[in-house]
Amino acid sequence: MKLQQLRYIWEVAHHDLNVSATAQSLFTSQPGISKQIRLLEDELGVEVFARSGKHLTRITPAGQAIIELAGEVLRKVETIKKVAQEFSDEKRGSLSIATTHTQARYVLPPVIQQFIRKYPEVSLHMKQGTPMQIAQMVVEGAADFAIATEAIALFNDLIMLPCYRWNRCILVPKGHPLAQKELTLANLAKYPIVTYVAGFTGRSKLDDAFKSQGLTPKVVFTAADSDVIKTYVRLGVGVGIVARMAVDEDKEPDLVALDASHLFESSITRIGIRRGTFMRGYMYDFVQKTAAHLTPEVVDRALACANRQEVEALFAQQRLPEY
Amino acid sequence: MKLQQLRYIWEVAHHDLNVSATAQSLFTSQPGISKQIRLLEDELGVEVFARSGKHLTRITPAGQAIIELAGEVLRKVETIKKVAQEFSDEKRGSLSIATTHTQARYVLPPVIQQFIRKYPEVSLHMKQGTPMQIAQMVVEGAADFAIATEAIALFNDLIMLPCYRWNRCILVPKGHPLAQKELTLANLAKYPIVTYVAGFTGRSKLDDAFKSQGLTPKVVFTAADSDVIKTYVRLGVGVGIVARMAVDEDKEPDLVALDASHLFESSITRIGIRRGTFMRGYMYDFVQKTAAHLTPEVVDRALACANRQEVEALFAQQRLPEY
DNA sequence: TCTCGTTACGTAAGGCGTAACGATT
DNA sequence: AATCGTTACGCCTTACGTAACGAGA
Repeated sequence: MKLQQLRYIWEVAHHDLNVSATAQSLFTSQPGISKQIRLLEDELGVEVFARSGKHLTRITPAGQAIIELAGEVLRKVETIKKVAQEFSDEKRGSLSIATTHTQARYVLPPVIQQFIRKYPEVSLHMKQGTPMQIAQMVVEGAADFAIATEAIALFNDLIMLPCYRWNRCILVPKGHPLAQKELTLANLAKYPIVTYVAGFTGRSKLDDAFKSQGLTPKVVFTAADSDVIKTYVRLGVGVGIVARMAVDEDKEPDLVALDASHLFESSITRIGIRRGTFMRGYMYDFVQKTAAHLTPEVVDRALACANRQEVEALFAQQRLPEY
Repeated sequence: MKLQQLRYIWEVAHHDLNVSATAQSLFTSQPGISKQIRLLEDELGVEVFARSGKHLTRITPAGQAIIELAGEVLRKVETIKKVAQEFSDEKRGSLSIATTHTQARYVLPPVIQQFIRKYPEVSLHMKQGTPMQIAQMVVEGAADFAIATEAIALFNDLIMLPCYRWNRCILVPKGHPLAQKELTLANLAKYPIVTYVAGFTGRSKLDDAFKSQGLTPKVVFTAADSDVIKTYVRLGVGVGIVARMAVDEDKEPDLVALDASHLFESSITRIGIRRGTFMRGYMYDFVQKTAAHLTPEVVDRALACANRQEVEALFAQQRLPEY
């Protein structure tokens, strides 16, 4: 059994069982992969993939289990490399952060600026996606950190560290009648709403708030990022509801931001780390720069937790910074 | 990075850093191992072993971490093989049981007899050692099961499943004065004692019992196995204290066994399984044959436990068979 | 002097790429 | 007809064994 063989079956399984495509993405030849898979199957005495004629159609039950284990092996091998690098040169390496637009655009810039100044030799990768996608990336080892507000509780292998609380604000064009009235959910529900799509940036809390008062807001437009929402607010499509940290009134003189922290429950943004990840020195540093209370000791303790409840308990007393 | 390279560093670390000896035990050449280790170190950019001149003197801190991870990788690779075999042929495979003399000689024979009848294609290996050694074997993946009474709580990665309770009996030559008197610890302490060495077969409970009454028995001879103890009792060296299941009065007409369950707290014999072990069908079967209450479901639940406390809780209500 | 790891070198295995083939959709 | 996996073949890397070397104990 060779590590590459494990890599190949894992990659093929994650490329829709298309060996050609897998070969391309790995910069190697298709027959090479085919052959190695065959050899592995021979050695193990089990088919990993079911074939109909010359197409891989699905993963066998045995293959399912084997591919999962292969993934674990490969991740451990990556850990070995990371450990070695940590000992050989603690200032070099790479860090891959998967996050959503709101974090990437409004929260992380100062953190990242500090980080690259302190660790110029660490190559930093930023991957964007839906909260669901970025969580998946971290689970699969394609990214080190997931930073997001939603889709948190779905993966058992993700340890979620709370970073900060944030509230929402209402965004209207200057002179909009809402700016004069008392700001209530009932008033708000009278206007068409522009906000985040479901599954993004605390959208669920927003829905909950209206629902608890028996209101059904007219959501006329949704987007995955705050900038797009602002644009449509400017066009008069509706009233925007966005994260407060996404608004800098100085830079948007044509818009008025109304604090809505009394209308909606605050949300918590978290950093998700895969259980069992080897944390390099600069990784601890990045986490702490993002949320000062997440010291290396705290992170270690959280990563040692067996389940979500333990992690929650760890942070139950924690006061988080609030935006 | 190659799997063999990981295997080599792991094996060398477990052969007192002697590359030549390692090569012999792996049936390969010494320069081959040397070179592969060098290549791995080059690739990782860290020395795994510290050298003084041409001798490997110790493991570097980096090496320590890397070797540990390598062990995990190798065990997972073994699991892949096991999984594959389970799917290809659930009646073939191998099972390695590490246990102490008392279990091997008096308790396991009927279990093993049944087992080999049902699974003639499974090659069965029996390894003997001290409780400490057998636990170590299982932790390192050199054996699948550890079966013993002592040295249980030392390894966090061992899941210990209680099998049965057992009591002790006093063994004296026919006509010995103890057989007439009332059997108390105080009376017992008047005679020289022959029993198990420390760390074996519930010896600790025995010491505790005397100590709690302020008695200090004269232990004149200790052995690791019951047969040796019997021999010395016959020679008149002293009074034997052995596990009751190690005595069959029909077969030892010259000895008298006095029940001592009222003198010493009963001990529990357990099966130890490494956390994360892939359990093959016949492995579940072996466990259940050893202790009927340890069904596959129970074993699975225990293996999923995060720590010793959870396992204990799982069996807190369990009534165990008693010998 | 003996043990043990490193270096040097030759051989043989095996991974990988190109090209041709055959089957499926 | 196009896509995709398999087979065939040749090159070239590389793992491994033997032999010689050199450094510690």
